Amino acid sequence: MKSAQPKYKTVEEKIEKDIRDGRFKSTNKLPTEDDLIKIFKVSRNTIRKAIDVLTHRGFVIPVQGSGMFLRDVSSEGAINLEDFHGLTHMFPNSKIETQLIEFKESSADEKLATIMRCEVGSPLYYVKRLRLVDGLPYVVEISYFNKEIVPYLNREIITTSIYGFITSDPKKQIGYVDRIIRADVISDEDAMLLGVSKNSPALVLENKAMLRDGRMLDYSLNIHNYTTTKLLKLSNFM
Amino acid sequence: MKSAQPKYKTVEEKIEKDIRDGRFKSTNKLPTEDDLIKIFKVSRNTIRKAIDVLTHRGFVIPVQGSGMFLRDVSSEGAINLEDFHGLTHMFPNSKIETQLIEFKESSADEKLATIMRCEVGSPLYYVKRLRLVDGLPYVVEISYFNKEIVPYLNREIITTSIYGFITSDPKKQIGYVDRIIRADVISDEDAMLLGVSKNSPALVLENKAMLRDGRMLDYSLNIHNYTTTKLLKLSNFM
DNA sequence: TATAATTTGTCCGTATGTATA
DNA sequence: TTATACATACGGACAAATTAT
Repeated sequence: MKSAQPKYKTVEEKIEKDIRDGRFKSTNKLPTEDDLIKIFKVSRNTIRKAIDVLTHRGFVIPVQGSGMFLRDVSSEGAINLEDFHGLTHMFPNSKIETQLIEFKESSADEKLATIMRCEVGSPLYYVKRLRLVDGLPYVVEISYFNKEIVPYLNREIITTSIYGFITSDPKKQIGYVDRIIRADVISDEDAMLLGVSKNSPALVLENKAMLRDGRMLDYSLNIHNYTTTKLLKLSNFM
Repeated sequence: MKSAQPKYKTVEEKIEKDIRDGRFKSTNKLPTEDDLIKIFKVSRNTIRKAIDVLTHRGFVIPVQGSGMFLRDVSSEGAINLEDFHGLTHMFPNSKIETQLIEFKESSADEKLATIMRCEVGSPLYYVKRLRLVDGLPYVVEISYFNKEIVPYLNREIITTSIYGFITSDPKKQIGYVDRIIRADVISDEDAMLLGVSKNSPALVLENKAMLRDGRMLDYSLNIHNYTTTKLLKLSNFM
């Protein structure tokens, strides 16, 4: 492929856009594979690869012998876990603000060293931020970055886009992310930051972002207001 | 295919078993695609399809030019959302018990009719159960079944396996499931059932199970003890 | 540092099976 | 029963990233 991105990706994006634009609303189905082959002038495998991705992301449900149906996701504002790539991506039409609560250099204690698979005493950055969507407190983010991987951070970077800064280095592409989802009692400080009452529940995400070479980039905790944040997990059985 | 299941599924299951048995621990990698082609005597596409599934389920991370690495999932007892198919499947080595709390015939009010996409007044079954793992309360399950789809239920079925009973009918296979994940304040009754203190947080799953023909089989709420249940979401970036 | 070998990623074409309408 | 439409499977070719030479 000489083009910037693979063909199936182009097909996927076009079909996604057509779905979002309501272009298949009358039938509630996609065109058939054979039609899509003619429309995009690519092979059946390429169409199927694009559909596979859209299926995993929750847009369509292919039914053998029948067609590829639109999946009506009445998400009610819930965040699709398959499309969880940062606040700006999740709220493209909202104003995202970041308040820096704490920023310091630190080092790994025994617990953090185990989690981050580094030596005890390894230098780390500690960052605590409050992120607001359209002026309302949305999530408290506590992050630990391995200084061997991220040798430099400053306030400017932290309040704009840490990940954008780091991954601008082609050697520091994110390979995969593990997320643990749980409920907890919110701390008094976080309750104040999010504007909820003391001892409220919180929806907590514990994230480990791994680079393509297997090293852990960061470990972070996202503490959400339980009344506003809901997650959506779409599963297919076939 | 004349065999009971497709080839890629057989390949997938064998590789999963080998991973679980620690057979690739020394290298931390799977055999190469070419090796697997020779081992299983199937085409490259079939190997790649099996690997695709294993990748989505979080077992492996394929890296172009390098190999297919085992993903070390330090799950810490968290439940992988990709493998969320009922308690007996999730805890194969534990004793699962079910206490029936309430069982009655009911009908859809306006809210339920909207959720379940049925007429107001449609007949429903209402089931509330407490499920225990190895003798300890694990989850409170509240379910609404559409009586048009599930015309008959009894105490015997409810305390063993509702889904097993329903899906024994080949016309009632589950097509897909939508899950909303959120935190909430636990109700007093559920706190008592789960043995946690009043006003504790709860990790709540709201599920909609759809049949392959698009009808909604059931709507259910799973209320989990927040200290014992954690969910795991594995994402790949490529 | 440059080149070659290795290994996964993309893409094509074809044939046949299986579920649905 | 027939036609339609997605599912499985095979084989081949070349691209791109990584690793070894």
